[in-house]
Amino acid sequence: MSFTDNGKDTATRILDAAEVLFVEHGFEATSLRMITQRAAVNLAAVNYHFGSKEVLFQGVISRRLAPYNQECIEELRQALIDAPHGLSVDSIVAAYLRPAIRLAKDPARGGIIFIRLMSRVFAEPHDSLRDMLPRLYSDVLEAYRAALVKALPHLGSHEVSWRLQFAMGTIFYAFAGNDVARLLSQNNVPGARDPQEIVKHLVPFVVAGLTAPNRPA
Amino acid sequence: MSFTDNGKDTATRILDAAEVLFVEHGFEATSLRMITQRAAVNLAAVNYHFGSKEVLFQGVISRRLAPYNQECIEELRQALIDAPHGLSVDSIVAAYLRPAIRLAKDPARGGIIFIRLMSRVFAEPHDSLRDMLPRLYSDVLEAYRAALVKALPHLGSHEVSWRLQFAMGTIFYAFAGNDVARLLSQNNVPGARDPQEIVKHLVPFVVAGLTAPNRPA
DNA sequence: CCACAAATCAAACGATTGTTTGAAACATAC
DNA sequence: GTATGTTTCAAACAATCGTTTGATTTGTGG
Repeated sequence: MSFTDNGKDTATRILDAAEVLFVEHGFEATSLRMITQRAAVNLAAVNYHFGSKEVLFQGVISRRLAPYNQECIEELRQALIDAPHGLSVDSIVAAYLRPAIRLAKDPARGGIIFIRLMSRVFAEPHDSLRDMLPRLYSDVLEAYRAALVKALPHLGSHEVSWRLQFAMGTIFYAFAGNDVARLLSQNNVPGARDPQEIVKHLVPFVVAGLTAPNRPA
Repeated sequence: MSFTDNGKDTATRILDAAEVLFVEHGFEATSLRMITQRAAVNLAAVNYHFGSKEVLFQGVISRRLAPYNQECIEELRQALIDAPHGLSVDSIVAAYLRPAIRLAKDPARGGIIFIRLMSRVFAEPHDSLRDMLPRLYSDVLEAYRAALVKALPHLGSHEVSWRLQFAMGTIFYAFAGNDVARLLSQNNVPGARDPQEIVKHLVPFVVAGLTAPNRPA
């Protein structure tokens, strides 16, 4: 466990390299040789420290996701303290996105790269994560769902679930960085990759969607 | 070109099998041997008929996408004939989703499987499609963007682009079938996989997002 | 029937994959 | 210094990948 080369040990260097490459090429298209080369470690180090490529992938996710989800729950808890009689939809969405902005600005915790990875994993959960993700995510989803049910009492429980699903999709997709906008011939939207800029336009959209009338004409 | 085994020739059988497998496992994780086995054709048939795995992938996409996009444009054109003075946001969203519902109900054109593939390709465009997708999609996006700009005159052009991007993301994500809802411990939402049911809840959400006030408090 | 092109087939190609091996290098404790 | 356990390393492992080959079968037109 001595810090030889860099300031980081071998396992961490592997995690860092894998994080970037997984988000760039996906799980299958990223080889262990690409990872170990970028991390400047021996090829066998992956299987020595993690056991397999799949476990490495789970390690990349869980290293960041568990603390991040905890932060999301804490953010909502704090907001509820200040407003014990229930939060507005606006406050709920803002609370959910605040940790994302903080994380995006903090390269030490993965920054925008991990957010992109998270979005992609969520949009296309790999087999090796199908059992892990629900366990990691269910607490956060349930907390925010409960807050939304309180904020939208005129909607049925099922309808809130529908809209929460849509809202999550919108948010993940917006952060995934795949740029539907780039397909538009005209107008390169300025700041399309800046998380803070994304959130500025995203919040009104999501809030309006969540608070839409129950059955429009 | 004689129809030997089934009612379909070899190239079509390969396309059908690849379509299902690509949606199920992704591009990299789907081997040619899986495809040819499912299609009940010889392994070499893929390279004989298509040239390479990448070209096959492009073939799977373009076979369905080009006619579908044409249908989306035609749907908007028809709606504009009935309302030459401009469409409501509601009508625009409905027009865009109508071809998707028709396609989802038509297994002969790929049905829900192809819609899922389309959503995933859009969320995570493979390298071999990065040049193809913009060309196939730009016409549709530009047509609907123009309609939205007319329907939302109080918004700037950039803001419309932002919201169109969010709306596309919401729609694709909703159809991708990855079920954020399944992560929720409570309440299995009924009909979560039925396209018609999805659209019923999706339209109000997207319309509200698109028509949100410019700068909420 | 024959000639010619199209399509199918089993088999093998070289390359790359994740993983394992066993020795060498390192660290720590006595 | 010696012993012990941990980590690194070059090399090889079997398996699978996409692709190619060359012979064989099939279909078509004269």
